[in-house]
Amino acid sequence: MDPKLSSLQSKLLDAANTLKALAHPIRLDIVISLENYEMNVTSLFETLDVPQAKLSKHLAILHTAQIISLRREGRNHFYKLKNPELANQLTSLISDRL
Amino acid sequence: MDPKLSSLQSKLLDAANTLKALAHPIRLDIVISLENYEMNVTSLFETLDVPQAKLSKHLAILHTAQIISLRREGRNHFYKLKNPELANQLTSLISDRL
DNA sequence: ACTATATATGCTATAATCGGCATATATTAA
DNA sequence: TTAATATATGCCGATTATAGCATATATAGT
Repeated sequence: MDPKLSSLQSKLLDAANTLKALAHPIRLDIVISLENYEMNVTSLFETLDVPQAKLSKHLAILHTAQIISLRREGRNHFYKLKNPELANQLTSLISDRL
Repeated sequence: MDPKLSSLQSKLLDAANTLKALAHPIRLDIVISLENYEMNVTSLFETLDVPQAKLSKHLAILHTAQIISLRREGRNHFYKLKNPELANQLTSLISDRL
């Protein structure tokens, strides 16, 4: 929010922050898991084999970065990709390493 | 190189490292600048308005991550994208923030 | 109200990232 | 060989990221 930042610079910052949110193996695994379905935390927990607190924190990071959205239903929290194309775009971006 | 890592996990790690290398505004600016042409460090320096040492370090990060390649010609170091589609893929990935 | 279940948050220690400044290395020119 | 140019590296301090563990919150069931 520094007014001295040019529009380009602030866009680069935003983009870098988005990428930073994706740049973690667990978070990539989450995004890939959400490619087709929304999932609640317990399902993700069982799928990914990651301690629950850790998973929650990574979900929070993706959510804050607006990469996933949350739908609460009772005590379940269902997450899904905000942009369903993201998983594909990601895959094509890093295809050689995936 | 931990043998206990599954193949998927090591791929996720690689992919995350690639993304991490991209996840910085200066490095994104470099990648975008290299979209069409190779450039030497001085040209980048003038284009990007970033202190030389800082630029060198960011170039080293992109180079280590195998995102850019280096061609030395005398005292000039020319960098270019290893995968010329990268800039486009990046743009489509983060289009809403760019 | 009490318990169990689902999920999130706080604390702390460690590690990774980044910037600035100085300096080193390599190449070319004089 | 000395100087200038192009680029890279080392060190340091400040900030940020991450994991583990414990605990909190919210909801549902009894």
